Amino acid sequence: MRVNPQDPRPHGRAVRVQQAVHAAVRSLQAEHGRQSLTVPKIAALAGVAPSTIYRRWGDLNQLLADVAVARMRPQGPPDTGTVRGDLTAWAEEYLEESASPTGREFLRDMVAGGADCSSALRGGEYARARIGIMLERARHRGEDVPDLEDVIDLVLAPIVYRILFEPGKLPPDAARRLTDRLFERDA
Amino acid sequence: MRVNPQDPRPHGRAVRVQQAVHAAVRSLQAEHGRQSLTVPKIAALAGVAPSTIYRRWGDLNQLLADVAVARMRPQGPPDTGTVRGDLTAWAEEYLEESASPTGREFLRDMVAGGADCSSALRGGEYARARIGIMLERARHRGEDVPDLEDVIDLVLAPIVYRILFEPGKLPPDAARRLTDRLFERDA
DNA sequence: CTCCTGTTCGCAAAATCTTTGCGTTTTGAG
DNA sequence: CTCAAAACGCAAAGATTTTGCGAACAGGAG
Repeated sequence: MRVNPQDPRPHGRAVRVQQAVHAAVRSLQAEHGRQSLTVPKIAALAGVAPSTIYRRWGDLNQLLADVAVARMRPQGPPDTGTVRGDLTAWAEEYLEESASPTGREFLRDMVAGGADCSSALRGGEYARARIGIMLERARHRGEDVPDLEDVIDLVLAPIVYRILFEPGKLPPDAARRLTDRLFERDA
Repeated sequence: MRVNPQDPRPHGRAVRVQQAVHAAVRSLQAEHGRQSLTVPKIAALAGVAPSTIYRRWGDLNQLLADVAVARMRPQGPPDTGTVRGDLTAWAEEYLEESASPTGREFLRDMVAGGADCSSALRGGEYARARIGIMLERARHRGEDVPDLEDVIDLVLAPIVYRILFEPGKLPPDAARRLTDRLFERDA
């Protein structure tokens, strides 16, 4: 569980601890379920003391929320040439990733983590930023782009709501259907 | 913490325990925050053994989810004479109740409770059923009513999403704006 | 380079919470 | 009424969470 020596980021102890703990969470979560996911086990695998995790993250929920948010960061939004294509591709990808039991757990963790909602807030910010990038790019191309708030209300919100509150009732073409609605309104 | 002797429901011990525990949760949750909300404290106030709570509900999250779902049951949907009026009134009421820190906690609890998502499922079912009642009533009056799925996607989902992921960014007229959009689409 | 200061961490004891076995009480059906 | 199944309380055992304290570390000033 050592950090990569060629990691370009500063080699602070704090960074090493965070990376080790995140990696341990992902490893344990993938191997066994979440039922048997406890702070002491994570600490043991990460090579840190349990008290370190408690002091840094507060409790298991907030740690899981932090991991879930970190997981949604890496990918950049798709670039198909048109807003409609971008948004459709993004919605399909987002739905496919989040509709799985694993993806649903991450959404749940983000919502459940922290009394100050900081994790859910950051998750919302990431999604909003990614949509904003697609819209801004299209705007620079001279396209007529839908409103950011409308994309959130008409596409993102229904996907998230149905994953959280009506799992299993998501038809496979839901992403396309929702995105289509966004554009038929503009016509 | 005694049960009402005129309660029409059967006087099972199971019922008394459930009522006492739910009442204890609500009381402690209102008085102190949720940080200091633990199973032993709830059990002590409810006059039951902690092991009873663990055996019946599993853990604190599932108990809180159960209380949150039970809380959303009582009120019947409004009846203003038109679908549009009903839906607008319901959306405004729902948003007002859920946008408060307390209401947000209940939504969070519902999502966070249980690995089998049963609480979130029941919560979704309740909301769906209440909307269905309003639509059905209007249909019997001969009105042209919107589709149930559209109401969920266009009104309920955005409200819930923004409460969970973007708290504080909810304009006071959000409920009306969302409901209006539902009907301007039909025109 | 050395020192200084605030922060983070590990350790281990203490406190608290969770699980489990077993006997008792309650429930609901026959 | 009688009986089998289920729910509960109690208490011990096990696991997790909290906390005090000393040591190690990062960042900056001398």
